Amino acid sequence: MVSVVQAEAMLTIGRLASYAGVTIRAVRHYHQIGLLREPERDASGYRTYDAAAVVRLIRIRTLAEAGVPLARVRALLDADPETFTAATTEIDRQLRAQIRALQEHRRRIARLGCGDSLAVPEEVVDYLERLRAIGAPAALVEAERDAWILMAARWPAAIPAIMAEKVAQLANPAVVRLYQLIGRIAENWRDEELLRETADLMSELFEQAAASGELDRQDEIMPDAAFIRLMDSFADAAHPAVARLRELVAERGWTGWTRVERRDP
Amino acid sequence: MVSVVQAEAMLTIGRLASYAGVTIRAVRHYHQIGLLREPERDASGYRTYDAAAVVRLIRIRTLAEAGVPLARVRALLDADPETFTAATTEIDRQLRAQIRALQEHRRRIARLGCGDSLAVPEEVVDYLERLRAIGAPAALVEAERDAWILMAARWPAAIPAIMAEKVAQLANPAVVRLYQLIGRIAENWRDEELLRETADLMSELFEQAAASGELDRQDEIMPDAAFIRLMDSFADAAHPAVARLRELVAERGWTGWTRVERRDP
DNA sequence: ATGCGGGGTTGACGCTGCGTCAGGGTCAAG
DNA sequence: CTTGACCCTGACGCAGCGTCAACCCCGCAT
Repeated sequence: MVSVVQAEAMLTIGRLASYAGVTIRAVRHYHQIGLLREPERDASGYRTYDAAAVVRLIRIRTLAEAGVPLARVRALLDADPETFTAATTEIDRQLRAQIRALQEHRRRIARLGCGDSLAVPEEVVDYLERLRAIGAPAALVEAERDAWILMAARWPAAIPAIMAEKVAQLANPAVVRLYQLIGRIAENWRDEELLRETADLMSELFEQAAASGELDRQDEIMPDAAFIRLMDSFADAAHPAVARLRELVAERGWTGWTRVERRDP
Repeated sequence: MVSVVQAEAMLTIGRLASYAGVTIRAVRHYHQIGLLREPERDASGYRTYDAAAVVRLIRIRTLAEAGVPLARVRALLDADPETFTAATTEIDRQLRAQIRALQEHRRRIARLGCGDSLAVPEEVVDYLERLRAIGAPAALVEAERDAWILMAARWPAAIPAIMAEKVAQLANPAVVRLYQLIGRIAENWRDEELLRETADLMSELFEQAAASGELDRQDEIMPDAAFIRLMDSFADAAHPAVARLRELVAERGWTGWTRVERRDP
C-alpha cells in the first residue's frame, strides 16, 4: 500500500521542473552531465521522480543561480562543510573579480560615450580638442586620432608625456600657423607655393626641436624602426599631400616623418 | 617607390595581433564573422595588413573588452555619433543589470557559506537552529530542512508566516516534549510503547491546533492536494518510524501528515 | 472510433568568442 | 640541411541550455 501512495506521489519531468523552478530542458541537461540521477521510467518510458529529486534539483538551481559552474556544483553538493566553505569563498573571490571587470567595462563605455574617444586615451582626446580649436581641418584631426591610437597601442606608457609636450607646442605661434597652412592645403593640395611655404615652416620647427633636444628624446621613446615605418606609411596613405611634403622637407635636410632626424651628410 | 615603402611596412597577422593586443585566433575569427575585412595575401598566402587594420582592430578590441557583443560591434563601428551614444547608453544599462545580478549572487553565496542554509530561506535556518537547540536529533533536523526546501519552493510567500508560527509553537512545552520523544524514537524506533506515547502527544497537539484554528489556516495556505501527497511520501521515505506513527495517529482520528485533518466519521 | 490538445521521448543543431589541436607550408638563420 | 618561429585551413570543444523535429501517450469531447 505504501508503494501505491508513492506511485501516486511520483512526478513527471514537467511537474518536477515547475516545482524546482527550472526548465525541463535544464533537468535533462543535468541528467546528461550526471548532476542528477536518471530516475526510473514508467511503462510508457516517462521519467518518474520523487520528492528527493525536487530537493536535489533545487539545490542545484540555487548553486547554479549563484553563478557556480555546473562542473563545481557536482562536487559541492556532496562536499563536507569545510570543503564547501572553502569552495564558496573561492567562488566569491571569482564573483568579486567579475564584478570589478564589469565595472571597468562600464567606465570604458562611459568614456566611449562622450565624444570621438573610441579607443583613444583621454590625454589624446584633450589634445585633439585643442587641435580643432586652433582651426585644424577635420580630416587632419581624424588622421591624427588614428595615428595616436596606433601610438597608444605601441607605447601606452609614453602617451601622457608626449601629449603634454604636444599640448605645450600649441602655445608656439609658429605651430598654430603650421596647422593653418595645413588647413589651406586641405582645400587645395596642389598649390606648390603653399606646400613649399609649409615645408619651410616645418623645417624651422624641426630646427627648434633639434635645438631643444626633443628629437633625441623621440629616439629614446620610440626604439622600433619597423613600427616607425608603419606609422610613416599610414601617414602617406592618409593624403597625397603628405608624400609631397615629405619630399620637400627631405630637400631641406630632414628624413623620416613619425620620427624626424637630420639627414646624414 | 611608395609601394616599396608600403610593402616594407606591411604586417603579418602575428604582428598585427600583437600591436592591437589581441590573439591571432581572434583576428581570424573577426575575419570569419566579417568584422574585419580580409586583406590581400602575399605570394605564399600570408595575409598582409596595413596600419589602418591595426586601428580598426584596436577599435574592435576596445568595444569587445567593454563587453559589447561582437554582433553589435559591427554596427557600432560605422555608426553616426547619435546612434553610437544611444547604443553605449543601452549597453551601460545592461552592464549595470549584470553587475546587480552578480552582486545578488555574491549575497546568496555568502548565505550559503554560513551553515547548512543551502537553498533554505533564512527564516527556516533560524527555525532549524532552534530545533537543534531543544535537542531534536540531527537526522530529523535534516529531514525537516529538506521538507522546508520543498515547501519554500511551492509557496515561498507563505514561509515567513509559517515559520513564525512554528517558532512560536516551540514555546509550548508539549511540543518540546514531542521532539524529545522523537529523539528517543531515533535511537530505538521499534519501541511500540514509545511510539504510542508519541502518537498520543501528537493527537493532543492536533487537538489544540484544531481548536486554535491552525488546521483550517493550513488548508488555505496549501490548496494543492497533489503536492501534499508528495510531501507525505517524502516523510514516509525519510524513516520507517514515520509510517508507523501515521498509522497510530490515524487510529486516534487524524488523517494526513503534511496537512492534518480530522478524519471524517 | 476518432480527433484533439497537452503532456512526454530522443536526437541534433544553435548560440558566444574564441582556445586548441591536427596537419600541413614558409622563412630566416646557423 | 636542419631548426625554430611563423603562417595556412579545417574542425572540434567549451557552458548551459533554447529550440526545432518527429514521434509516442493520455484523457477528454465528439
